Amino acid sequence: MSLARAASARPAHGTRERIEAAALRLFAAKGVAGTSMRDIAHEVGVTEGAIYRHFASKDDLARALFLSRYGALAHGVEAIRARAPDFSNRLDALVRLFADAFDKDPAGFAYVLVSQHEHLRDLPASSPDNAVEALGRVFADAMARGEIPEQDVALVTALALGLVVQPAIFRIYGRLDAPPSAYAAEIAGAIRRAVGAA
Amino acid sequence: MSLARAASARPAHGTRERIEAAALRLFAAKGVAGTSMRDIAHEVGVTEGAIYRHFASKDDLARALFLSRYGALAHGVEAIRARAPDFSNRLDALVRLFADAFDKDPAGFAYVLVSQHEHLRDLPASSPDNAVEALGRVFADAMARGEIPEQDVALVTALALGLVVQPAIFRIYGRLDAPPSAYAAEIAGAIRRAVGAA
DNA sequence: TGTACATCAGTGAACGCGCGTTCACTGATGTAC
DNA sequence: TGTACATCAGTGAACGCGCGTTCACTGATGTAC
Repeated sequence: MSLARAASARPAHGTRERIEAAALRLFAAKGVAGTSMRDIAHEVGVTEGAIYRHFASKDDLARALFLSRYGALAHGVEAIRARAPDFSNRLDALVRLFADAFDKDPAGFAYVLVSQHEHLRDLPASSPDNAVEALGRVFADAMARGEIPEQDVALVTALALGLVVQPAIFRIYGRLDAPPSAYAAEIAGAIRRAVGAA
Repeated sequence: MSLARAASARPAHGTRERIEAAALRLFAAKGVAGTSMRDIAHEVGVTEGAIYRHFASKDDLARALFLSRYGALAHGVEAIRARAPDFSNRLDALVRLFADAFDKDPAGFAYVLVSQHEHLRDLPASSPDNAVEALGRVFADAMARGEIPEQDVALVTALALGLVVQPAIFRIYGRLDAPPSAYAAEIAGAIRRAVGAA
């Protein structure tokens, strides 16, 4: 389809957005190192130089994509923590948050999963953009209020995250017939039982 | 340390093993695409050409490393399924299997986690080397015998795998103070409750 | 309304570099007689 | 035990290719007067 674009320069509004979408898809499928700027430019239907009008470097592009998606999750977790009154309500909302994020943008979700370790090195634990830390606070709150038994916060965060993330991975690689949102109730129930919620 | 090796050719037994160890470590830390054959050769203290005495290509090296580790896990799962009499015994043994694999070879475990999607494409579900399929059979068995409630096999496999894998990921990235083996009892308990085992 | 100019978002060709891989070679070791 | 030869596991230099990035340029659009 992009071949249909004519040869001469023309504005073509939304190029930045199309670069982001193509890069996200390719990064998620083949990894950042496995994707070239030529791949991205070709997919969008522009030359490589055009990408550098919008992003300073390949690294800048990869980081911007990661932070926008991961940061949105972190803010979502904090918003739920501010809004929902107790652990049970928060948990349902959190599972929905992740499931919706997956439904709306599977490539973005896959990219965050695949590239998290590359980027999280530079993201301090205290950052408002740190979704895992935010999730940990939800469980710390629940213990402080006696809603779940006292236990290692990091471990319980890992267990809950694993229950949300692994079904998404199975879905991405075709092992599940439906997206995580179809299993939201089962997943929330599994977390409740795993962490010992009343 | 590898700089201490002299310049002239000499047998230096165990070169293949040292190539595997260095490649595994680098692949796990930086990804296959992010690691060059020069990186590996330099780490081992040989020239790049020497690697090609043992492996036909970079891809061959990456695949051999993956299959040996992943295949060992698959065989371990099948061995437990053949040996342990019921779900409860199998589950404890499975958690120990994964925890021990992590303890003995964290880089190998991390590499399997990171690169699984690259290689699993070529590995048919029916292969005796497919660990996820083998794990699925354990849960199918448990349902057939009424040891856990009837539910979606793929989903329950994902949930259990998530409970095992996510603590390992947290450990690799410094979020947990101890390796998964220290939490084996907690993890097995969480799986039992999550899947609804008696 | 028309003209002059600045800016923006593209093109397309080129750059140097690091990549995976190859190859002629060498010296140490194992084997046959 | 000694000699001739095959094989094995290295070296080190080189290869062509694809990579990220740069740059002079162009045409369309927005702005000032």
